Amino acid sequence: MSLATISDVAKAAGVSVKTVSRVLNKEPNVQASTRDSVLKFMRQLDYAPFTAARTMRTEKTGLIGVMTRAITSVSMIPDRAGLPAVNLLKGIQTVMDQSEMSMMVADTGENSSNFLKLAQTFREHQAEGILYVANCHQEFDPPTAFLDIPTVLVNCFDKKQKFSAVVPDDDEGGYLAAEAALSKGHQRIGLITLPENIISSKQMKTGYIRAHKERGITVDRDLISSVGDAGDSLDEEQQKLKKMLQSMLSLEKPPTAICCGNDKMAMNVYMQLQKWNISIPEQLSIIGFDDYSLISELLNPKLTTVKLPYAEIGEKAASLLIAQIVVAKGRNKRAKLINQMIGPVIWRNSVKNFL
Amino acid sequence: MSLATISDVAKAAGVSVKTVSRVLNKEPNVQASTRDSVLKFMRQLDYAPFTAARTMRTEKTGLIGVMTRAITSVSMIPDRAGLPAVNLLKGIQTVMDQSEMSMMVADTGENSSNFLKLAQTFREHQAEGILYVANCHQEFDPPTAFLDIPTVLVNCFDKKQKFSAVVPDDDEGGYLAAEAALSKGHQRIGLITLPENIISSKQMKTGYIRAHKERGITVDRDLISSVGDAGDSLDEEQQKLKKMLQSMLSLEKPPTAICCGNDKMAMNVYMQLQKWNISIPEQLSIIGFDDYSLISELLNPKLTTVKLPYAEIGEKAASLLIAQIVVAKGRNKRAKLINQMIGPVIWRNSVKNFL
DNA sequence: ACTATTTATGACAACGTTGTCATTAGTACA
DNA sequence: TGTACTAATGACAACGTTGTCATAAATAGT
Repeated sequence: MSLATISDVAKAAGVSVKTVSRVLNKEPNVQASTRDSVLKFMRQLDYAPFTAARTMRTEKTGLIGVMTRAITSVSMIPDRAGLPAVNLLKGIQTVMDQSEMSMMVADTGENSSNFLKLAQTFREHQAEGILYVANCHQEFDPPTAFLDIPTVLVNCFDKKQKFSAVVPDDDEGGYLAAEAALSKGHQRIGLITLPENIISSKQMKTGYIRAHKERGITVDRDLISSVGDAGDSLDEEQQKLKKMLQSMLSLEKPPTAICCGNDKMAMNVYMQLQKWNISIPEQLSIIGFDDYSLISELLNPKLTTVKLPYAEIGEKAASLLIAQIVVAKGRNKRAKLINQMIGPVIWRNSVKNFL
Repeated sequence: MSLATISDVAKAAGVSVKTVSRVLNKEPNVQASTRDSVLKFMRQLDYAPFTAARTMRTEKTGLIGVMTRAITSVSMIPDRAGLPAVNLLKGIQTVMDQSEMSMMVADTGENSSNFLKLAQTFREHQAEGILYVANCHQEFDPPTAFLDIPTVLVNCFDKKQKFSAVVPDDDEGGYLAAEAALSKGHQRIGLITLPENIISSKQMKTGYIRAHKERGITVDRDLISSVGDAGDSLDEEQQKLKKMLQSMLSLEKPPTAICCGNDKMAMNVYMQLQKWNISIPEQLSIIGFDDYSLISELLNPKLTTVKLPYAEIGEKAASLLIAQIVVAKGRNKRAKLINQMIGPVIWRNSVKNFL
């Protein structure tokens, strides 16, 4: 039982509680001999500071609230980008460790509307900051209550840019994906994105087009497409993908490479091509998006893909939050900005070199 | 700013702080009219209780410490069973929500020895209980410090059974996997487990043998094997698997079905068989282990596999912990026991029916 | 109508820690 | 030797809440 308090230690060491407190907080102006003695008795009594009491005076808890859907969504297969999102948590965890902060993790579950309830919990526990982690790149406008507490958005952004945010740079990602093929001499490159209404799809397309323009290669609209709707089942999705591939490959000038909206889709494409006995990369090159290693490393041939640096995004977001918390003490204001991160391309064996 | 305190509310409502406290804690003996008035002013002042202060009196924090490696290990591909382990967290999350408890999640990272430091953090924050979540079924003996706080082991167990634990029933799992084939008329069934030194491998083998004995079918040792060592790279592992399959399939009486140590291995087997143009399930049936849906649903044909009910295991563990916390208040003792959970078999399309 | 019980409320202390201020002793400078 | 400063320590209040006890008012039982 953790019964020893600061005053137990003080009594044992024959000093005042305040002196023990000073030792605890590494304050100056404590004689070395006193400090040593106090530390000795702390160990002896197996003393542990009592955060709650400390919090009452200092308003500091060392707690960061992390709001996410990544955990719940892990097993939901139709979920578009949910799986790698756990890596965001990994990045966050890393920074928290270094900053001696603890994470309170709350999952919003299926209906993301209970984040209000969660925010309330965080508030009651006096979380010093909040990270809102979306499970796929999207817009998200937090309720104004969030403005009271330093908050950083991860994998999402708010329209009014009242909050700092860290998101993947899907535009640059689309550029890199296209360049991965272009730089190896491909001239006709297909793009199959996730559903069109998803942000990453739009941005990837823009980047893909930009890459073509930069090289003076005309973009053929027949080579750009998207697959799946929110309501589609897995089978429907696969059927649609099949048709799409069929029509793309039966074009007069079929593509020699295809960029996929994510690695999971790339896996589906692999499956389909295997059925048709089309060999990768000899007959068709495939470029993924995510670098979800379970897929990219296990597919045969291994998948060349644009890395979505989730861990790094998480780290960046956590660092920003910590910085904000420090600044908040001084009541300074700070420019909110959206940080974008992407890449690099992870070269494996699914892209043929024509040069 | 969360400035309103209980006494602000009291002042506004013209009652004593204690009365407000009573309303807050839903204590009896408060007049309905008083209660309503107090609640009104609470809302008006946007009052939120201050957990730290409450904790000082009650020693209750509503905090559960969750120690895990699941987050860090998510992206490490050679990690044997790390991926589905996030589902354990999902189950835990569900129960925590219902019990109005909040999770403090701490990742032990690569070197699992810093759980001592984490335990200290939990102690300082007065976590009411600890869940230690291992990322694969294994033995784990927590330091004695854990005995001070209600603790439940998840996906692992301690030798001396001082702690309650919830683990997968890999023995029964091996039984179910074998039965999945046996019940469809298969007579010669291969078993390729994960490395032999892993608990699940030993147990699966036992269950596999038991299933054969129950049906009076002799077990052929040539059909039992394992793949991979701790130090193996992914490529080495795949090479070994290839050789193993080769020798198994070139037996005088080759197997008609193969049970795999997990779904990831099943995926590797699929890849290999595709190269050899051996069709599943017509020429060879495959049974997985885990039901890691990203794999089992996406493979073609979809994988029949023994479900490892991670979410349910997490739920069970969390429920046990909550129960222990309640009991701990009464200082009662409680039998510690190991709970085992498994299954069911998820039937998909990778097993041929000979009947 | 007088006690015994219940109901509704409040006054006050206590939880463990740190911030503020006071005190003492020691040191530097004239 | 006195004055001004610094270093080392302690006494005490305060943080927001709830537990304990006291009190007043209402109700029930004779």
